[in-house]
Amino acid sequence: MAEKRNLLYEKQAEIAKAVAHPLRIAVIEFLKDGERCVCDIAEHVGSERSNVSRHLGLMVRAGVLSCRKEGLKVFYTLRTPCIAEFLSCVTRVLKQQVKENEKLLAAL
Amino acid sequence: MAEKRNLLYEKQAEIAKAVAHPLRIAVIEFLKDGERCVCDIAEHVGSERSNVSRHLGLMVRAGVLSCRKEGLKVFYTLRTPCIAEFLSCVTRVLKQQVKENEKLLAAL
DNA sequence: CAACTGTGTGAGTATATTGACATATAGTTA
DNA sequence: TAACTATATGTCAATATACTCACACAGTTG
Repeated sequence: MAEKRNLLYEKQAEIAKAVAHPLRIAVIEFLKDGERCVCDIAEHVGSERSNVSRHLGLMVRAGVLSCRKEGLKVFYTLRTPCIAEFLSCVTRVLKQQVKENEKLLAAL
Repeated sequence: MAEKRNLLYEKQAEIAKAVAHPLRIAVIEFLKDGERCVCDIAEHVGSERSNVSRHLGLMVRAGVLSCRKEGLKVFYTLRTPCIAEFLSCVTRVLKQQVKENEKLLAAL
């Protein structure tokens, strides 16, 4: 029973980890508008193609992205809209933090 | 402009990272029912108290948890319900993955 | 073949995780 | 009050994982 739960937690952590990196978040934001090739993604986030390709592969393996080959290019896209949703959740947490900091500041 | 965006992505990544660990997910699930002391949390997740304490501290710094001292004990709790939502999103992605795997299996 | 796109590899650096132990603080008891 | 116990956190070293860059390689197109 506990074993099963741990397996679940590991899977969940894997997915969360696939999102937990600035560059990968930038990619996810970029892909909200639709599919993009590695080339465009690399230019947009301002990093080496080989590096970006690794991050993309990681997210595909985690089930966050899917890809489609067409000629020379490989187009990546968000696998489900849920991905964009959990960025919204994270942003909500962040906003709450800022709000509390403002309260603290006002009390000084 | 790009600088500001990167700062945002880093902050978001920090929060996502704070969730992206099996033990920490176990803790978050446990705290859904209400606040708990380190002692109880450590027993529930089956790990050393010092280790659990470190993970808890990390989550507090990331803004995911908050804590309250009472006598000998320190009680931790989810800072906002958004955290639980984030996990729900992750779980939805996981379910989608399983569904697609089933389709694949059926096609064999 | 030459140009282009994407992926794989290896080394170097940085960050995360853990266990064992020490420390700090709060309560309890003699 | 002093000694003792319980709870939580901090520190250190060892290990593992993650990240990036530079370059080599593979596949596709003209």
